[in-house]
Amino acid sequence: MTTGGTPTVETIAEHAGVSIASVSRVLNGHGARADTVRRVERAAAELGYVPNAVARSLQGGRSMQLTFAMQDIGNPVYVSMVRQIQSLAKAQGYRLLLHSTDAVLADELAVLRSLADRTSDGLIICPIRITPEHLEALRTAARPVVVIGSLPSEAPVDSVRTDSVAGARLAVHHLLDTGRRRVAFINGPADTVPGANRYAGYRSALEERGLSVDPALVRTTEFTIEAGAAALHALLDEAPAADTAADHTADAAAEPRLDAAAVDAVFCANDQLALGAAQALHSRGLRIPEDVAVAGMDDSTLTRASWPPLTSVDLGSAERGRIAARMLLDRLSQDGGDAPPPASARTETVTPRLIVRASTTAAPTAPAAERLPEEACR
Amino acid sequence: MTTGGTPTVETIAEHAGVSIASVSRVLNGHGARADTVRRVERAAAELGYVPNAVARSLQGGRSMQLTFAMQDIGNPVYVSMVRQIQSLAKAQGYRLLLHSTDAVLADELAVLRSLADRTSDGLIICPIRITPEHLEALRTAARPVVVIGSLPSEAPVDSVRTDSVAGARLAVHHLLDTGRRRVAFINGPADTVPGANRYAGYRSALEERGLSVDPALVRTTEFTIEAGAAALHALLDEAPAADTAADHTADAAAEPRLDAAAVDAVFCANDQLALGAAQALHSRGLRIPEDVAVAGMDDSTLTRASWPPLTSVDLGSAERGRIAARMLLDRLSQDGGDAPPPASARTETVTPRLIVRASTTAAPTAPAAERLPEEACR
DNA sequence: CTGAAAGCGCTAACAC
DNA sequence: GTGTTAGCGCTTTCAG
Repeated sequence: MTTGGTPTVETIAEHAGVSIASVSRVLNGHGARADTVRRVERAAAELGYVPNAVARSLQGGRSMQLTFAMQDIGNPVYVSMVRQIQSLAKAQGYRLLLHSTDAVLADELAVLRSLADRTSDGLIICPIRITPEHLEALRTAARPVVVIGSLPSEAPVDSVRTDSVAGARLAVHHLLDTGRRRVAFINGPADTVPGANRYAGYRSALEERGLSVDPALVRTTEFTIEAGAAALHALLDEAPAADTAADHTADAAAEPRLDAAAVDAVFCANDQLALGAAQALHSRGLRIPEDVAVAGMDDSTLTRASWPPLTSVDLGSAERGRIAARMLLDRLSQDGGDAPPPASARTETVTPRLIVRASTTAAPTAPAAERLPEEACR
Repeated sequence: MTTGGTPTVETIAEHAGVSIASVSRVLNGHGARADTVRRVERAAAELGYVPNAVARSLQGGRSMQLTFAMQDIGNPVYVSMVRQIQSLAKAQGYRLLLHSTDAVLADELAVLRSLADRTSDGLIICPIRITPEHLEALRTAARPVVVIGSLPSEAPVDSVRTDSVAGARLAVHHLLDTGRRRVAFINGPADTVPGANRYAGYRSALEERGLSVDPALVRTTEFTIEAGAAALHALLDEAPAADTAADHTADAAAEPRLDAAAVDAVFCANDQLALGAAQALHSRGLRIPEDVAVAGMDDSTLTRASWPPLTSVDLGSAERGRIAARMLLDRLSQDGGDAPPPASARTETVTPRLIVRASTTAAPTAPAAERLPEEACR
């Protein structure tokens, strides 16, 4: 009585006058007599048959879905990761499930645990903090997981990281190299892995030059444009040699080194903060880079959105996304993802690169055409 | 013989000494004796049982997944939609499947057709063009679909649209109101719905003021920052009264109206183009808005990334995302999504709003704190 | 090469 | 209340 409703293998079988087994074989290209193939294909086409992917998953044990979990898709860094992951996943027939955790710890853990519900064949996750619970959840994950970010070395989990300490050093050295001496630092939350590392890099770069961190020049805030602007204003308002806000009008350009007495460069822990800082400088009539140089991190699209174009440290977001996807896909094709990774966890590291643009040097090193690969074809 | 492997209802049943039916009931809160409940819950907890969502879907006929399909997640407009959709979906227990179609027609159709594979309970799609095949696919979609974008009125599909013709008019009128007379237009692909509408708005605004479109002032290109910059350069290089590129150096600021003879305002079909145009103006030493005013569309994050902050038409991306999600969720809770929408297709329209910032007026109308709702808490 | 039949793990009738 | 049983739609032995 297979009438009405959406067609199933059974419907097709009836129409083609064969068994459901034959239908399945033909549909999966498992060889059958030419005649059988033809009849099944005809019936399937006529009825507009589409295999039920859920039933297939139940039987096959794989959902052909991958999950990507990150804090907030609003961050351009995650956007470039998503693009890469989605693209590789799609090429192998996987769908992509997106999960914003809003940096809620419980949410991250829930994602990890929910791997057991068979909804997803594997997970790529960008945890913002790594707690013991995270490690435990990673260890006992029901399916392969790749972490984008730094993990304690004992953790038996595949991961892709970048050396953001070195990245931060790169930027600060560059600022010092171009003659800056009062390099301020606007950081994101200090108790996150990225926050801690970027601070470490800032500090170590200064120390390598015989300088020390001046706490008055360091601000900790959220990773947003608005927070960056606010932090910069606070910095200049409160920094030792700074004038009061009222003095900062357009004619400040006439006496550029006045404000610069307090700060002559700002290194920001990501591009959003840097953009905010640039806004604040502009609104105070300070020139970039003449009065204050600005550098960010992530080398996101935003670097090319700002004026002058923003010097930034490329932490390889797109590349990390691509590598993570590749690692996960590898894992899945190897053992079918049935066994969680053995003691053979792999770790790949992406080397940060400084991309110098006009926000730190009047005559930028690489004027243009330096960013061709994936980002260009937006 | 339910040993090893991941626990199933059967494993739990054995451990608790009850039947699988009781396990299912307890797990779904369908009432059982207190004692039974306790034993089942204990067994489940001890064994770390997680229900197999795939089996559940097969049995229940719903996957608890929603799909969002758009061109490219790299566009900030889609990012704000995704955030809203994901957030509403999550609140109702749905997961979110992301699908980038890269504006490939075949891909869009494939997504529509694949609704029949039961992977997803419903779809929100942003088609860039509407072909007869689209309409046919929409009509025969196996599950509820909500379209974000304009559809022929006969189409029996729920949709959320915005009046981008009116939006474009808003921007152009604003530019004319502030005294501009040579308003250039940088558009995206003209054969897309957004491209066509924005041009229509530009044209009609000019005509409402007794002006007509000067083809030399209109450029058609891709929706990217780079394309926007290139288009602006071409515009100034080739426009009637423009000087040669060599003349555009920093000292041009001394004779501002020189270039302005060719163009004194640029209206761009989206923020990315506008940002590119702003870059190009800066690099030519032209001042914004004194020499050339710039306005964009979408009111994306980019408006606050640029300097000066970009005047833009808010087309309610986040709001459209939210409404679309709500419509879809409504549809699903009504008829369980089994029946494709009846003749009762709903259409909601979001009214565009002009957000004036410093890129068009020296003293912006709404200095700050105008964008509190969803975008602020980035 | 093809068909019959056994599940994948779960929920929902249906009896007891 | 609880257990038994029948599927959801598909793939895959296992015979023939």
